[in-house]
Amino acid sequence: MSVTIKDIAAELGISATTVSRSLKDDVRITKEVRERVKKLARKMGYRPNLMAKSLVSNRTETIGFLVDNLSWSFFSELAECVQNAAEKHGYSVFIYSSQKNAERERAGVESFLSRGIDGLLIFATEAKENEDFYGELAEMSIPVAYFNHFDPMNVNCVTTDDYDGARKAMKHLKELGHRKVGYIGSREDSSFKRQRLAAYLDAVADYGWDIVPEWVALQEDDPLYGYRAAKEWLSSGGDKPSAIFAQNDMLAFGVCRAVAELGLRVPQDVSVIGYDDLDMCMSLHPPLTTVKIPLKQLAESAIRFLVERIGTEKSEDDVRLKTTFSPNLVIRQSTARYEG
Amino acid sequence: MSVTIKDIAAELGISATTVSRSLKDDVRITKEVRERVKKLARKMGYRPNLMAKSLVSNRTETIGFLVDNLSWSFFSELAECVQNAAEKHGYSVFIYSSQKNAERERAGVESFLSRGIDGLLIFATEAKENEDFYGELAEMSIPVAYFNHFDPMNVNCVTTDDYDGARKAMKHLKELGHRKVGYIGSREDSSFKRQRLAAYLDAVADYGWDIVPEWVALQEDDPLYGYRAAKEWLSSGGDKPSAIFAQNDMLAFGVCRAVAELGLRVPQDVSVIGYDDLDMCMSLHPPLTTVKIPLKQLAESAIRFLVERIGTEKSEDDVRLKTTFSPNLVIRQSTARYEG
DNA sequence: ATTATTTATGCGAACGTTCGCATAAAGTAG
DNA sequence: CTACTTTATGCGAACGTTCGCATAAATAAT
Repeated sequence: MSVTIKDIAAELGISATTVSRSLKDDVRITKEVRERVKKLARKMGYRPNLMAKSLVSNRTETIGFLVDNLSWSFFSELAECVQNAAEKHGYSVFIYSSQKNAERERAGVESFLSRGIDGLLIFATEAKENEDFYGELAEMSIPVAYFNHFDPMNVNCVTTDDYDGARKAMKHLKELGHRKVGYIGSREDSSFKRQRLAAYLDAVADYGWDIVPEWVALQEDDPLYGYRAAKEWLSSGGDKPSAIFAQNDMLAFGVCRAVAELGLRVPQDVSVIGYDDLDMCMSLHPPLTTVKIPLKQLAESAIRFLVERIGTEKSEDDVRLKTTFSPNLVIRQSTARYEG
Repeated sequence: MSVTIKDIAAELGISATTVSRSLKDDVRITKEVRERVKKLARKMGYRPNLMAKSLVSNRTETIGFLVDNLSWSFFSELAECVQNAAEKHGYSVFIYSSQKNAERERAGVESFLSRGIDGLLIFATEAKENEDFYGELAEMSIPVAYFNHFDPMNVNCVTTDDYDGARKAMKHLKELGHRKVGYIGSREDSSFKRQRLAAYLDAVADYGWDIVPEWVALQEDDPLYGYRAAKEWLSSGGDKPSAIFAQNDMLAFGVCRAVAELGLRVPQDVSVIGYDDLDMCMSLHPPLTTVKIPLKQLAESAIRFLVERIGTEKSEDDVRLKTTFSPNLVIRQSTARYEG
């Protein structure tokens, strides 16, 4: 099968220990021997067996990353950032997609744990039934960090201030003169949704915008619900919103589609704001005004935390991580002054 | 630290062997004992150590998946399919993003090999400098499959017939009366690009379309090059293409953006066809006509192959895998009859 | 020359499993 | 009641590393 340290040792007539030490450039071994070993190892195609190494060291140099659904751009962009950040510290990333399923979420974590990952990074479903599970996880010796806003829970979080981000979007609309603003989001309860919706509702109240209950559309999780909700609003006979704030960019794209299909234009007839700032925002028409989630910073911050915690004994006076970035509004071409 | 089989054995006053066997419901152990062991294991929070298991069994129940760039929708959608397919057979997937870098590609495979993955699934960069590397990989005892069209090489491939797919797109344009068709693709040389471009060039020749050398735009890999190329063509004073075939959907979105920015409409003024059929095609305006890559079938076929090969001794008369799916054109609303 | 110190290497256990083989206990046949 | 089979469990090695401790050889100090 594959070449082991023993094969090299046998070939050279030395002990496995010496080979092991030579390969990691241990000064106790003469330079001469070290070179010979490394040369032969290369020649024989030696590849260290990480499982054997892990068994004794209790380290895998791997971080488990649990996401909602890898096929969604937001998560895959984040995953790429996580992988890059981890790599800088010499860690690999094992990604698992829970598909927003609470049971799979637990199964994924179990799998990670069995694999002996050194740290855990979670974008949680926030399913009610998993709350105890998140709690148990926090008690474990392995470091865990969440990208969620788990305020009341005793867990480590790295997030953006979504209330602030959404508020910036609302302020932008106010400054453009909008007073008829709709909100499209997911029905599912999550910390993200709560913050973004709260900022919208507060803005409606604070700025004295028109209050139209139907202009808050919370639908099932479906890539097309932004499209459908916007189409309904805009094709109705009555009063129509002049601006629409979508809970994420994909929803906003759907809104843009609805606007275009009705022969209207973004932003002249309807302003649209998204949330996330996906890479493709720049490739679409019109380039979307959106709240930028700083994926790179989030990933690096979370990974740095995990890497620092890994290997340090867990103690009572460990500070809880609570890093919050303030997101920026990226103004592009999907928002314009309201001439009403 | 964590609970081991020995802890359970000690607690129950039996041997580790019996515990191990009880946990896998070995009939040699009395039902009574098995139950007691399983109950205690649950109570103690026992989690099997997959590294230890792998060391002896030489199996990790893991498949390594190497992609170009996980943050691109095409790859993340494919990755999700791969994970689902693998899971059906009890395998996990370790994803590594090479970022289209030949060196990282090799490093990724090395990392997989060190981790002892059971099978390897590769979306290769096709870098010239890695050709030897792909060859060596094929010689190894571990099963490997590619999503690339590696025709001349002695490797296992699961692909779609991209010539056929692109040809279907071209036929559609011809039937709509187009004669002025542009092609936008990546400059980088790859089997995918070659097939799609060849189908376009053949169509131009076979159908007697206008031959305008500038209408083949091969640019650097940049999410915005579809936009830029289309903008240049359409804003020039001279003859303009009535239809544009983009090598992938993201490029096609950029084309649509360029059309819209110039005050023109898709499909009334310019027809646009993409390739891939990303999920978001339905969320954008206009819903894109595109060639659908059957990701689910590709993933399932590749995984099935790997799973079957895993554990069977490699032999000379192993048939080489060469599965090719014929992709379908999905006609949506970005293509229309040419009234020229 | 003897002892102490340094330097270079090796032995053997350990990590948490699995698995072949042995053993002990119980059951069946003569 | 001996011999033979079946059933239930345990022993110990193995997987490929690493690491503490020992040993042997070489050098330095007395």
